Amino acid sequence: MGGVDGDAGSGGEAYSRGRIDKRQAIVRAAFDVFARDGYAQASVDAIAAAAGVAKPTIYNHFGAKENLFRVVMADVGRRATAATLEVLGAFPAEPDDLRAELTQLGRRLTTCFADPVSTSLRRLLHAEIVRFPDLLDEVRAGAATPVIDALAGPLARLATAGHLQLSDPIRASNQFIALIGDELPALTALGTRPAPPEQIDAVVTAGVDTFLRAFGTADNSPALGDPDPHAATTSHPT
Amino acid sequence: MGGVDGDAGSGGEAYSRGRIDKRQAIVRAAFDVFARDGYAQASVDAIAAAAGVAKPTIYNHFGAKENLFRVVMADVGRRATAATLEVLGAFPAEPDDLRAELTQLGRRLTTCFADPVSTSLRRLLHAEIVRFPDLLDEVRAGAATPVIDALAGPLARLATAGHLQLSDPIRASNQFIALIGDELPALTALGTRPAPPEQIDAVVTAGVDTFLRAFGTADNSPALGDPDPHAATTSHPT
Amino acid sequence: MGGVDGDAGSGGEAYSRGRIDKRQAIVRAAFDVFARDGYAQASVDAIAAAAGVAKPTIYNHFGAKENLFRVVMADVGRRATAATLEVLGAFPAEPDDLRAELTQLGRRLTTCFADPVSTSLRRLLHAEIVRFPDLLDEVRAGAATPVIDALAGPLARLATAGHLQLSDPIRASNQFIALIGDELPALTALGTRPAPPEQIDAVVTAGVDTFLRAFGTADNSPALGDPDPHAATTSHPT
Amino acid sequence: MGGVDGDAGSGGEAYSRGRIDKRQAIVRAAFDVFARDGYAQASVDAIAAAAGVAKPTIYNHFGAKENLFRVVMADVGRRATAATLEVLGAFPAEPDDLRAELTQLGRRLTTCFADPVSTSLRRLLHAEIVRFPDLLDEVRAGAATPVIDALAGPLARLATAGHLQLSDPIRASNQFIALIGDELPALTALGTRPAPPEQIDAVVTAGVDTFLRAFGTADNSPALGDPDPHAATTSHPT
DNA sequence: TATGAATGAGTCTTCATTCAT
DNA sequence: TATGAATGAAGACTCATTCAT
Repeated sequence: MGGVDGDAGSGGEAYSRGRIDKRQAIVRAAFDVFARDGYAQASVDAIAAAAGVAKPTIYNHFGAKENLFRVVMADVGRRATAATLEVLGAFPAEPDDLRAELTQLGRRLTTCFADPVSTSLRRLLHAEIVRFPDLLDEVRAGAATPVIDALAGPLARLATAGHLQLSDPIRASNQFIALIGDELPALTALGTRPAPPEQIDAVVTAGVDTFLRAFGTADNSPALGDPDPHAATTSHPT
Repeated sequence: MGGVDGDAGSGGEAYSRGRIDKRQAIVRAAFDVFARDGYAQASVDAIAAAAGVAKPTIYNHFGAKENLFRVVMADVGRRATAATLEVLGAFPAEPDDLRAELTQLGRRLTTCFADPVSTSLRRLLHAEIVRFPDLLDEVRAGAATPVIDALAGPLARLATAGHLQLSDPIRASNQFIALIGDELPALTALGTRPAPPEQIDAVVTAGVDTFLRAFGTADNSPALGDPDPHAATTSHPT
Repeated sequence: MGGVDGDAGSGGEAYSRGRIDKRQAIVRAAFDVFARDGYAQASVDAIAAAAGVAKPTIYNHFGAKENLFRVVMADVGRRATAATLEVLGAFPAEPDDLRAELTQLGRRLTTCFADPVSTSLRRLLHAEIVRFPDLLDEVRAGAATPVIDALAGPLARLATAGHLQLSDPIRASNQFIALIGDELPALTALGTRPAPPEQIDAVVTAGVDTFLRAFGTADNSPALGDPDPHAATTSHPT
Repeated sequence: MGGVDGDAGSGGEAYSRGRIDKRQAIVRAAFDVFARDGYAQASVDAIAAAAGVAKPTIYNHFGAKENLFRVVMADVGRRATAATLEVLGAFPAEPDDLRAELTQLGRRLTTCFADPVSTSLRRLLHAEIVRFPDLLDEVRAGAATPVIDALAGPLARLATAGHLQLSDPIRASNQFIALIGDELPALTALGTRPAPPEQIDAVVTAGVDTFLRAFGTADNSPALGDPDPHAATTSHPT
């Protein structure tokens, strides 16, 4: 829903309008069904029905269920990454209030991570990594790594500007993501339940606080004790 | 329910013995097959073959595939948690060198998290959470929450003793786990590939360092810049 | 229908009565369906229905349609050969009236060759030789060659006894078969229509006459011109 | 009906030319595919691909697969018959050396019968006779019967001229064909393997010898025992 | 309890055929 | 006429589950 798809680029030659529409419809429907039922349990029949096409049309376009799955995953991976990168792109170069900006960034990122598309993608990836070992690279090439890198840039800039004290921006980027996002799976039941926003907020706030305690400078300080005691009990990854 | 624990050793050779050992053999074999093929694709035939029993025997014991799956997941969850709690139990009450002890703890925990049993469990959980929503609670009741709690205890004690400066031990516990473990899925291809130990070590060391920068006191300080520059490239969760 | 099957031998170990019965039923039914529809068009569903079993039972027994086909063909080949060999075995060692005996042999052989089982087998063999190149050897090992050999023996004996004048019994055996049987496919529409017995008789009589004109001795002579002029128009191989 | 003949050359490269050549291309390609895969297994897709046309083009021309098959079979039947009749037409009216001429005729006929086009035609006929009972008449009308007749003419003339001693030329014609050709299927694996020319030669020589022993006169006699002992083992029809 | 055998339901895939251009 | 695209029907094969022993 991030409005990412304009670039197309996946197609090949000059399809007729109708054809490309059906292809799109199939891919969208397939993702829904895969997300709901899992790869193995998702029947091509169900996908065809959901897409409003006849079953052979799917085979005309994708050849086999496996292939369709790969296309769907790559497509969704691209969309999820694009949404996340958009969020990161909005991070200001010269933040007035670093704590506030980082907190807002964290909120937005967790929203991305908790998005149904993202969580379904993650679930399918976990579920099918054994059957499709190469899928991870395909999807991640356009998913996780770029995100880390895209955050490392601003962090490095902030360090150079004296607003942060860190020597390895990539590592810090990973740690920021970890601090604000690691509890998400537990909070959202692996993405199947919407988490109470206050709980997510609490995690993000606490994560940013810890991050700044570790890497902040005099600029961004208060940090008087822990910023707040809204407990929002949590648990570990699953 | 037959009391599966302690010995760990996920192996899969010497099944069969007295009488209820047959039930054991089925559960062990079933986990292997589920881990390899996923729930839907795992055929009861394959499980029976792997367990060295006839198919109806499985139905005599468990009634239905779904049931068997629940038993298996609960069993494995229990085993995984037990191993992790054992590691946490070994954390000394009065550590001489806090940084060193936390680092060792981190190493041991990542070893637990990267264990084939743990990662398979996590994959299956992600894969089947939609079909078995209650599974999460069942497994987590005996998995994640206790782990976080078991780590919060010592942290609180350390805070009381003045070795750490933190107000919410549960949160800190979660953050410690996040800092040392969040990159694991990326490093191990969701648990399908063994990660180079140096890379894991680097992540753990950096995680502990950040943790101490945020929560440490004069006791445990060096923190001279970043502890080390062994890059160990990383990426984000998936 | 020649009553050949007692020897079994195809089975393997100790099947229960019911199992072997079902297996037999499947093989019989499969042959009927294959003969009617051809290999490709014969649906396993149809075979299952004809055999009165469920489809998976067929797969339990034979694993795959292809396998079932091979078993069926081997089975039918065996039966057809056995029937033919029985006919040949009945040929008297010391025939009183050689012409009469050869004619009777010819009639019986043509009956064998025109038998529905034989003709269906032949049709299926022709139809599927490209897809199953090895089938020919399997079936023929127990079909054509032994028949030629079984006829060559008596012919050689007759030659030794001075009743025939020939030097290559195998060749003569082939030629006898050719003379009495080569027109059968044309007369029976490749085995799909019963040929008028008089026509077959005429072919056999003429074939035996030619055979004796070529290889006979004074013993068996009349051969006054052609034995009869009942034209029975014929045609060549198809 | 487009007038297919003479040039033979079943090849399949240089299709395409003016306009109706597309129809030709389809027919040629269809035969190749039918011959390879059988009627049922030959997909219209494969035929279209082999012919270099789009699938609907086939339907524009022939309406249905069944129809295409009939056209192809009639076409091939015509070509095969034409080739055989050409051989028979070359038989001299007044042979100098009857044995030699018959032998040469036999060789040429067996070459015709063993031709890939002929054997494929025969296989398809056997395979589909049940589904297309009328096909036999269609194809044979222009195939077998004329051949027998075309041979019966010269034989009758030879009898009249005193070079042969026979009263039923049609029957003799059939028997000649049987004697030289009946072993072909066995020797060529139903036309799927090229038979060693020596073996075919041996069969033809022996067949002609037997034919002349039965119907020859003093003219063509030697027939000293069997003409040669090059064993060339053989077997019976399939 | 343990098993060999059997089955109804469902899955992926292919095919002959048609429509709109 | 020629074709890209779409489809209803059907086929091989698998699976979770149940009898009868």
